[in-house]
This record gives sequence, C-alpha cells and structure tokens, in this order.
Amino acid sequence: MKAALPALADVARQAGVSMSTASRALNPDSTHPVNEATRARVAAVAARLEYQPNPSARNLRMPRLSTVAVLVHDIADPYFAEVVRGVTGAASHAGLMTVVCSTERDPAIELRYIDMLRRSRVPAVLFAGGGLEDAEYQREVNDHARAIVAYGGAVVALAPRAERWPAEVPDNRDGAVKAARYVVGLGHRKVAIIAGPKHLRTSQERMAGYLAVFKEAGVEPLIVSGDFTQAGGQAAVRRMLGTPVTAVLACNDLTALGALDEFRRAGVAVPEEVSVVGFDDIPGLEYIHPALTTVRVPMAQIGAAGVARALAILDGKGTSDRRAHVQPVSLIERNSTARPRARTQRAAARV
Amino acid sequence: MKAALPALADVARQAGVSMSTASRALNPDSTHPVNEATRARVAAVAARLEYQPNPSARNLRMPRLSTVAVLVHDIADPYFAEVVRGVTGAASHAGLMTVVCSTERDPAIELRYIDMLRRSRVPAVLFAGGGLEDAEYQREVNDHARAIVAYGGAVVALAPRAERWPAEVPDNRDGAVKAARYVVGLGHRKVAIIAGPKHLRTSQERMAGYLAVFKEAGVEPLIVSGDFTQAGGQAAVRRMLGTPVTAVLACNDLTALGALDEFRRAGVAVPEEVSVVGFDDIPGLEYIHPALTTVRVPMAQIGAAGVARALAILDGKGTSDRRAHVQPVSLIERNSTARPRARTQRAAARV
DNA sequence: TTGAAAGCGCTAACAC
DNA sequence: GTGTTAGCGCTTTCAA
Repeated sequence: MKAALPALADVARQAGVSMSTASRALNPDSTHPVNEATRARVAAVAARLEYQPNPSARNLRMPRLSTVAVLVHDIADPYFAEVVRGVTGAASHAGLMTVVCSTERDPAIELRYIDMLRRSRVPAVLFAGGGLEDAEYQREVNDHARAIVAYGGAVVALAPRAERWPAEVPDNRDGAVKAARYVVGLGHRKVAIIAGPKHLRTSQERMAGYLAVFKEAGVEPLIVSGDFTQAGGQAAVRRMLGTPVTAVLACNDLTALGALDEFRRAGVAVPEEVSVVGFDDIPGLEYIHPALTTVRVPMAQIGAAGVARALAILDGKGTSDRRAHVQPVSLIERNSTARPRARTQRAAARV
Repeated sequence: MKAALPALADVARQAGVSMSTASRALNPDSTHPVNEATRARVAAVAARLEYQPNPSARNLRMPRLSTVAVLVHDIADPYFAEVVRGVTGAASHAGLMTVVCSTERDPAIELRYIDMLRRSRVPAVLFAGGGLEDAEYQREVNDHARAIVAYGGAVVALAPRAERWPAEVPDNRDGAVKAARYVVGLGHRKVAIIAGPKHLRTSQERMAGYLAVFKEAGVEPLIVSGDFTQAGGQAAVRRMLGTPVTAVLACNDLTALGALDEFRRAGVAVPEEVSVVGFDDIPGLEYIHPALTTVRVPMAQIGAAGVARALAILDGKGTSDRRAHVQPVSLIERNSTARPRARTQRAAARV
C-alpha cells in the first residue's frame, strides 16, 4: 500500500540534473545561482511527483529550530488554554509547530515530558506553570533544563519559579496589591483570602501582595486554603461561613467562581453582603452573575512573549539575560464587588 | 558557547567498542544480543557524556511515529481543550508528543497548518473540529489528507465531516434527540433552538436531531441563529425575547451560558419561566447558577479514541475502515430545566 | 552555472 | 558477541 516516497534523487533524475542542482533549485533559501530554465524544469518535476523534502534528512544536515514545546499543568484549565493560544499563535507566525504537554498537575508526568523533550532535542521549551517548592523536583527539573541548554536549546519560564531561567511572567504581586488596595479602598476591613496551592510560587507571590497591603492597612485577613479549582473555592467558603467577612480575595478565578457558587447556595448575596475578587481574568467572566471583578493577567500575551524570548535566545541575543521580564496586570472592576454596607457584616455572620 | 554534542561515535570510542555495539547496547528495542558487561560499560560512558541520540538521524534510518498532531478551532474553547487533554494523555501514554494547532476558526490558518504537518510528515493528524460545508475548502483539505495518507500517515476526524475519513465522533444527532425528547417530555410546546454555525456539520447534525423530535411531537420550534459562543447565545436570546417560548435548546454549552446570562439580564427566571439545555457538558457547569442541564459528550475520551484509532491505522490494522465510530452521549439533568408552569408562557412573553 | 563527492548521526545487514 | 560497511535523504564544499 505504502508506496516509496519520491526522494530528491528521483526528482533530479527525471529532471535530468544532478542532486545538487535539484537541491539548489528547490530550496528557496539557497543563495547559489541556478539557471531559471533549469529551476522551472526541476520545480515542474517536483510538483508532478508531489515531492516533499524529508525533514529528518534536512534537519540532520542543518539542524535548526522547528518546534517549540510548552508545558502546562492542565490544558483544560482556562488560564493555560489562553497561554497556549498565545504560544501557538506566535509560533505558527514564526513557522514553528507547538508541542503541548499537559502534565495533569503531576510532577512525575511533567518530568517524563521534559525528558522526552530533551531526548527529542526540542529547541525551545516553555514552562507555563509555576514551579514547585520541592528540592528534589527542582533538582531534577534543573538537570533537564541544563541539558536542554547544553544542546543549544532555550528554556523559558512563563510563571515564577525557583529555578533561575529567562522568564516572561505576570506581575502577580502587583496584581494582588491592586486587588487588595481596591478592596480596602472600598472600605472593607473584614476580609478573607482563599490561597492557592501552597507549594506553588504563583500562589505565594499573590499571597504576599495581599498581605503586604493588609498589613499596611492594619487589616487582619482570614486565610483559607484553596487549590486553584472551583471545588476548592467552594470548600473554602464553606469553611468561612459564619465568619464576619465582607470581602473575599481568591488567588485565581476558578477559585472565585467556586466561591461565588457556594455563597449563592448559602444565601449570601454578592456583592451586597460580601464582595468577591478573582485573579487572571479567564474568558467568560462577564457572562456569569455577578460578573466577576478580577485582576487581568495578559495570558495569551505572556505565551507569545515567551516564544519571542526563546527565539531571541536561540538567535544568540540576550543569552545571558536570565532575568524575568514582568508583564503588567490590571484590575478589572465588574459586579462582584461593592462597598460594605453598615449592617452587612452582621448579615454575613448570620449564615 | 554551544559545545559540540557527543555522538554515538564518541561513546563507542571512549567505551572501546564499535559503533554497532554501542548502538545495540544503548538501544532498548534492539533484539541483538550484547554482552552484559559491555552494555554496562557503554551505558556508563553514555551517561558520563550525557549522550542523547539524535532523533533526526535515528528517524532518517528507521522512520516511525513520534508525534501526533491535533487541529482544533480554538484551544481556548473548553470543548477543544478537553479533547486535547484526551489526546495528549493517550499520546504521552504511547510515548508520543502532541502537536496542537489552534486555527482560530480561520480556514486559511487551518490549511496552512495542515500543509506544515504534511511537510513535516507527521504520522498522525487528528481533526478535532467539524468540517466546513465549502467545496473549495473540502477540496484543499482532502488534497492534503490524501498526501498524508500517501506518505503512510493516518488522518482521523473527531467531529463530523464531509470528507470520508476514519472517525471517532460524538453521537450528535442522538444527543439532540435526547435533549429534545426530554424537553417535550417535560411538557414544553413553545420551544426555541439556538443554532450553531450553519456551515459546520456538527451544528447540522444537532439541529437535525432536535427537528426530528419536534416534528414527531408536532411542535413548531423557533429557530434562532448562533455561533457557538456566549456572545452568540446572548444575541439569540435578545432576538427571542417577547416570544412565548418556555424552553431553549442551545447547540452547545457556551451558547447556553450566554443565553442564561441574557435571560437573567432580562429578568426572565430560569428554569421557572424558561428552561435552558446546553450541549457538550464542558467542565464547570455545576458551578454556575442555575447548573446547566446538558448533553454530555465524552470529549477527552473522543480525543483518546482518536489517538488509538490513528495508531491502529499506522499499525496496518483497520486501514480500510473508513467508517465513523460513534461515541455515545447522555443527557445530564441539572437545574436549568423544569416543567412549564401554567402561567409561564405569558410571563416569558411579557418581557 | 553545474556536478561529484563527502558527510550529518544512526541502524542493520552481513561477516567474523 | 562484536566489528565492518553500506546507506537513510539531504546540503554543501570543491572542482570544473
């Protein structure tokens, strides 16, 4: 069934030229001069034979970049889906394919993927997810990263990590500061924070931003744990019900969505009795009720910037620049936040 | 900066063996016997040198599958994100990388991607999105697909298409039938359907299912156009306000979400005044209010099945089986649906 | 402007 | 068990 594919040799033979000429005629970025008539003849034969150069062979001869890989914690998480959209867009623009590795939030799977990428000598590897605060994990990831850099590849982080890599990251801390200031400015004094996974740097940075503002404002926040999922947000709210809280800052939008749902079930009105603020601004937030106030992280743009950064490194530019380029974030005010009402604190407590 | 990478020759030399022996010792799936001591020695040298076989060279010698590509209309659409999750999971399980191509719903971009995949001789290409009803598009896509099959690749559809390819598709029609029967069974007689993009086969199949049931039940549905997005759902509802509709069937969940939002804005209670049913069962539907009743499409499973199908084809099994394997769907009853109330029709009309 | 020939790094006959 | 050798399909000196 599977017929042998035409090789350059076939084209050359049928066009009555040497392989060299055929190669030069067909290869657009060959500077070598070729007679126009010959080129046309070769092209015609190639077209007739449906000749396609074998990328492995070509790559063997002139190794160059062809793919960029992006590692995400979960491709079905809207945050990562957006980042990946940015990556694929920028990559395809540069004529590259994008390999997406969804680790399902399992460090073992992530490590297996990195090993795979390394073996395949993928030239650009982007880590979309935050790194774990685990020594063993960090050591392993770092070993792989070093190997990738050793073969001339570029490793770029799109979220905060302990590893010192070139990075394009959101200004998590500033976003948290903006959210907290906004809530404090609204007049809230009884606030709660739903944290993200503790071992994730992204959570830590956001948490630090919230806490800095609250400390300065003399506000003592209630801190409840979360895990960046809707179910986690629900559970967190369940735990804080009965507490006189008038505002809740969630470390990401999914968590805020879960919180919103649980408040509704508990009969607590948002934003009348309690304000809720998310983080990320994933798509679709304006279609839920109440529309969620949140911190906008330019997810797709971060993905695109990551590709650009990797390409620059591969081009030899900015190889030494291991710093993180911080992408600005902004507060998006919608309908899940309001000033606390005089009697509100009691109302929340009532539940 | 970029040091020359160690090649098999280096390992062989330093281990004091021939390249063949080194190759056999290092290659796990070589059946050729190798002395255990030699193997250990070679392995040790390889480890010390951090030797990594060059995939291009290996691939040149023994072309075999290494990647599966999946084309989606929009990676940020939860439906596709889920399908891709299924694909990456199954692929990584089989030791393959997954290339994700997000076409941004632009046929031109899709075509460019396919061309790219074809040139790279990617062995497995999965089309996650439905095909367009456009002759020119179909011709071009088919040409590419034929070329891919010609070089021994597998092309699999994960959604209905005009092109006759092996496929793993959801039972769209049956899902629509189930949804419509359910709504009719609840007692609704004034129903509306929010269609999907007309040129997409997926929309057509779902629409056909709804219509078949309504025709049988003697119900004359109001049909409003949509585009599979939340904004489209909103616009559709805006157009049907003032109509005595008691139930709305949306061709996908995103549309239903937009509809829900618009009904809320208009002050129409769901499900008291109007019932809403979605399609797909994207993640998170149980966290919105009211939780959306919908048709569950096993998205991730379809992705995984697609990979399995492609692998089977590449193994020479079922090459001739161009039929679509239909994946069953089921109705998930949640809180956006209820029996129509006696006075409800007027209430809806009031708006 | 063209052609001959030398590899890129690896695997698989085919000897030994 | 191990080594020798011939390519896989392509690009690119080096000569002509």
